[in-house]
Amino acid sequence: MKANVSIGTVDRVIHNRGEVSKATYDKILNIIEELEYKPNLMASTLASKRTLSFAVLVPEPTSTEAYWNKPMIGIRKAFLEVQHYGVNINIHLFKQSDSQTFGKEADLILDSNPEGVVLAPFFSRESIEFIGELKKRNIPYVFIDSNISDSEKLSYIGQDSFQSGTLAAKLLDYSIPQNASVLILHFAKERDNMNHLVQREKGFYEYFNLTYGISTRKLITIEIEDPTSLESQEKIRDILISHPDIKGIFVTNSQVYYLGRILEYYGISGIRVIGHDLIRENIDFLKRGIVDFLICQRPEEQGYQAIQSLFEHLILKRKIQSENFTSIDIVTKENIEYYK
Amino acid sequence: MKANVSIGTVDRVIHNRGEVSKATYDKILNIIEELEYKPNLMASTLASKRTLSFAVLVPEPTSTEAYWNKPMIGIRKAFLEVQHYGVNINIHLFKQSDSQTFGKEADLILDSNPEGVVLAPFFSRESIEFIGELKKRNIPYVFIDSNISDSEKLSYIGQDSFQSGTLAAKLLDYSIPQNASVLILHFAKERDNMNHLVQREKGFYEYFNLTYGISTRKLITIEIEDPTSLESQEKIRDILISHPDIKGIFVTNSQVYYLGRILEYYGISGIRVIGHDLIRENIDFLKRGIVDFLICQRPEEQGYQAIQSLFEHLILKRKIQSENFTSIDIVTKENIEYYK
DNA sequence: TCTACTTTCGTGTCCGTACACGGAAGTGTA
DNA sequence: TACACTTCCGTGTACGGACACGAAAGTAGA
Repeated sequence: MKANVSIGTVDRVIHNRGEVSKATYDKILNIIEELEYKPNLMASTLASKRTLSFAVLVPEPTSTEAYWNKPMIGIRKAFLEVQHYGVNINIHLFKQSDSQTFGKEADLILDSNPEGVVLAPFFSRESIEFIGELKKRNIPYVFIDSNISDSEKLSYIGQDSFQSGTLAAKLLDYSIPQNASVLILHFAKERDNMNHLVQREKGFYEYFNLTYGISTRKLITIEIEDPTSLESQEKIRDILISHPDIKGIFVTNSQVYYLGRILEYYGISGIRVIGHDLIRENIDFLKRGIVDFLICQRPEEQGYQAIQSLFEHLILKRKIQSENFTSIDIVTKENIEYYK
Repeated sequence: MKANVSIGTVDRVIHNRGEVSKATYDKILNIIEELEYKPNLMASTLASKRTLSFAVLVPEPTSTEAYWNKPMIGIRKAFLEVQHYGVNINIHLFKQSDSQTFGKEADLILDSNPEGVVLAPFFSRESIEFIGELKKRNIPYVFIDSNISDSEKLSYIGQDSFQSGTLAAKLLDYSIPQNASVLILHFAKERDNMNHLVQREKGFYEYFNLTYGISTRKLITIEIEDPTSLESQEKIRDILISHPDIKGIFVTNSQVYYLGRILEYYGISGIRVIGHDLIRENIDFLKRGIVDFLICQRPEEQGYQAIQSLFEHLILKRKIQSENFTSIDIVTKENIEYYK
């Protein structure tokens, strides 16, 4: 019964991890490995009735069709898989328009003292403060959607915005004649969390610089504060009319549907349009051929992976990749059915 | 202790499922539901030491970089997740060039009498015979990669080839001038399992028919038996030289790298090239800009989902979707890093 | 060396279900 | 009615590890 004794010992030592020196702990782990002893996950979770709780801090979806519903779907799926292991998930939502709500929810999370946190670090200052406290308490956290690079995160799960910009540029470049111009459109309402958009734009320009050297193709950039105003709509129309050489439009954020409405309303056609994100309004214009391409991340997968990362780290004790870029999908009318 | 008694009863009845009428079984399930009794998955798998075995029947990878290594990666990943539940997986490989090896391995699988099967129904006749026997024995089976539509499969996991053809057509159509022609290239070595390729081609033509009506754009189709022969290579070169209006080439199977070699060797450029599948040779030409687009399925994900489907069906008793199309990805130099 | 206190270590119970087992009840036959 | 045989059903043990508990050993101070 030697094995039994060893296991018993190991069990307790690991359990009292904090009271044992690093060296001793490592030695014991070696012994375990030599004995090829692998604890039975089922028995282990059955016996220990400890429950873990994960907290999620993401923006409140602004409607039932809004972007932030999607990560939630993935989070839910992950939850269904890990709940058997005694994992609970608490969702905390903040308003994108109000950084105070972020701070308030962050405090609530700290009060509940979870074993792991998933957050979208939307507001830089508040996020840094929050993860500082998490670090102090040794609570692992995973970034989703956007990143704070020099932090001790467990993992970042999201997109490489720069590359997504480069990709958009290539598609547009391929899709229009050699001598045509390109319009870059910022619908700059979501002022916060702009890092994404800046990176995308950089990537977009970079493509043309690398491909043609500077300024063979004419790129026109405009910024629209409020895409719903008549003024803005007419501004866009006027530019397109006065620049008939514009054959491609790149909308830097997810609101390409505003452009779709304008193009449709004024009956402007023959322009390739590329936008971002599979939200319902965009899908509509994509299917009707007014928008040609949507560059997408995989928000469900991001949500799923975020929870999985915490789970694998805390329960399975696996190594987690600290940067986890999800794929940059090109969605068209032809393949949209297979992107949920 | 009423609950205990009920549970004990239910336990045995479900266990002896075969000996109970459908009506009784359903009634009992209702009772369970009313009592909101959910068996504890952990305790259940711990107590029952029964092990399930799944068999996998797929083509042998022809090299370490070949396509069929990829589903294996997904299968392995799924295995790591489900092995705790007592699931074993046996891999059986057949030669794509020899339908007898398929039959032989199928027989071996039947001998081992597994609880579930994943197969690529590469050879129609042999596959139908095999699944006939599986059906007789009530062993659920999942198709991967290609489908046999009027069979009682648990699920099909793979691509919609027709749509992938349509998508390729769109990309090529967008990428070349209005008056340019398109070359469709069949490297017709893999004679079996051609259904995929036929569907792709159909989809490809369909796009142009729908978009332009018949024959506005000139489409030229040729078939190359042996892409490695000098003769074939010169044939392709001659066509491209004698048809300078060809500005786009569509290769229907995964062997676009043969075309890449020819284009490179003869120094032909200025043509958009689109092919299929993320195999190493193709990736090479994609990165160097000789191939512009690769249309891909997600072979790892297919392997993963195939095992997961069996697992969810047999252990979690979940409903499984009988058709499960994986996404049709467009991969370019710009986003390839994020497709593994 | 003795007492009081701390740390180490082995034992026993429990987690929630599966399944074997054996007694009880039911079925059929002489 | 008695006997043999099948089906039904409740009970007990096992699965493998977690953790509480208490005994044993170790440590320190008087």
